Amino acid sequence: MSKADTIKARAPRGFADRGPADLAASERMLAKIRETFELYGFDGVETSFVEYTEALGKFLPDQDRPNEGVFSFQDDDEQWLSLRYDLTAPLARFVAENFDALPKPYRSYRAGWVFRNEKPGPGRFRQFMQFDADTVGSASVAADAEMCMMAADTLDNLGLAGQYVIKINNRKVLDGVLEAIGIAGEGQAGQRLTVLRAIDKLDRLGADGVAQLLGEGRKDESGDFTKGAGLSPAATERVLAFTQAQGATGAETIENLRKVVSGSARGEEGATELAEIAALVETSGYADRVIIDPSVVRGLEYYTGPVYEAELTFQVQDEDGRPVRFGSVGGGGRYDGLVGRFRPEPVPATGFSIGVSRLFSALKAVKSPIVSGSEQPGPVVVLVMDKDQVASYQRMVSTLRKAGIRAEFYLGSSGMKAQMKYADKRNSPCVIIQGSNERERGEVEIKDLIEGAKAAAAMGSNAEWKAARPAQFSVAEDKLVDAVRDVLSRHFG
RNA sequence: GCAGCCGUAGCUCAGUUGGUUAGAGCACCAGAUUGUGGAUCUGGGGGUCCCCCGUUCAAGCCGGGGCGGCUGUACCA
Repeated sequence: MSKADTIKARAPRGFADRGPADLAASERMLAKIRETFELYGFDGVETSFVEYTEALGKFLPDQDRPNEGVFSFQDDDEQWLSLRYDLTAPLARFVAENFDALPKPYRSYRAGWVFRNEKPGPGRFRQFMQFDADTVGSASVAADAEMCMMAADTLDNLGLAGQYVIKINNRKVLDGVLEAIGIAGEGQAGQRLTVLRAIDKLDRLGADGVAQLLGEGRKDESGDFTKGAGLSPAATERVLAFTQAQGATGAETIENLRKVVSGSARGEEGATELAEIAALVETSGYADRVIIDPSVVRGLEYYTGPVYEAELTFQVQDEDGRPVRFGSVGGGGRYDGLVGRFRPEPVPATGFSIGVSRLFSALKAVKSPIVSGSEQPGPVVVLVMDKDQVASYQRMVSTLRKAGIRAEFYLGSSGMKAQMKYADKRNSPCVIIQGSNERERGEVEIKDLIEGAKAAAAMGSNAEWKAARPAQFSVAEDKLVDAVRDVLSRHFG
């Protein structure tokens, strides 16, 4: 094929490949999370990647693309299907479908890939993994409090103790504020959403930026203008007061919130729920890590009560020295309406999702031992010295494999030097060499590549390096397994 | 989507007022060493200078359009 006809090999933007080191590291991390979730009594359950589009949201497909932000396609019966964009909506479908058979409350967890057709960026992918736990069928705030405590325990178990905070708020309190400024009406849903999104940007834009978005609008640094919610200065002031209601203690925060929502029954209900959660958190000894923060709103519209967010508090810098913001590595909340869409009766539910990919990046950035532990050693490589002896090399490899040792013989077509380079690149602990000399003596040469590399540092010329044959020794062929085990135990215990 | 910046080898980049055959470092392959991974030296492969149109005797360089990337912003149910 001529060069002009070849296809450019590239992963679609926002999608990433993962190598052996990352795979092993994320396995370790997932195991820690799973351990914690199971300790809390959650059972694993997995749902499919693809759902009927209507099951994922309240939308119905209308055009070629039913919904921006979701990867969708049409089945041969013309029904619209979508790749799941989170694990919560599919779980709601699963619970509704198997409702009669499941114990209530139903407590389950799952890890899996989710897909969003959005603009990717650093730490933002179009395919990423979430680890999710939900309690379906309990309206008790104890279920919400438990989610927050489990989030804290999970991060502790990942070695992040003292480096995060779990923030809680309540949508009902926010509803109370919106009522108070007079935009709770039917026709004002759009405006409410704009207010919600503006508050969500508090950590990034600061109070001034949010005030602009609540009012007329805001111009960003590239000169682009974003239209605001159009609130009056007094209303803007009241919303900001709500986001800044956090006091020195939880009790103080709740007092402040009660003032902001006074007169709204729903707002006061929300404040009471927060007080109950705070009490549970306090008695369980999590009050230092799980705190009430009125600035947390979360973007998803389906939340109906308590919402929570896990945020890392440390800062790291990228290779250019710029600070990296990880922001939220997990979040969740109460979604009492989601399962009910499939059933005649309402079903209360609450859940928490960890953004696995983002948390993984964060753990790597702080060089956590869970993700930066040494890469798995490569296989023992049996060199092919004589092509007509492949059967005997195959036999050695089988012997090693039967002893539980990762091994392979060289399947390429290059000479010995290239085979050594191959073994080096494979991260092999040692190579097995048997040419005619060794074969006549019934022996094999074993070269310890790790030890050899150390010895190399001390040598100057290549002639010296070759003559010394560092870390290389000969054993009888039937002692192959024992000798390789010696080398392995020397380096990996 | 909107705005700003950018696009030369696998990677990071240089390339003069527009001027002959477009370069470097790293990486890769080979040889020095016909049986030894490092280091050193020597050589080699690799380019639609993002694409198209235009200006010009002449375009990697200038102009227009398109595509792609990065950053900000919006969206993220």
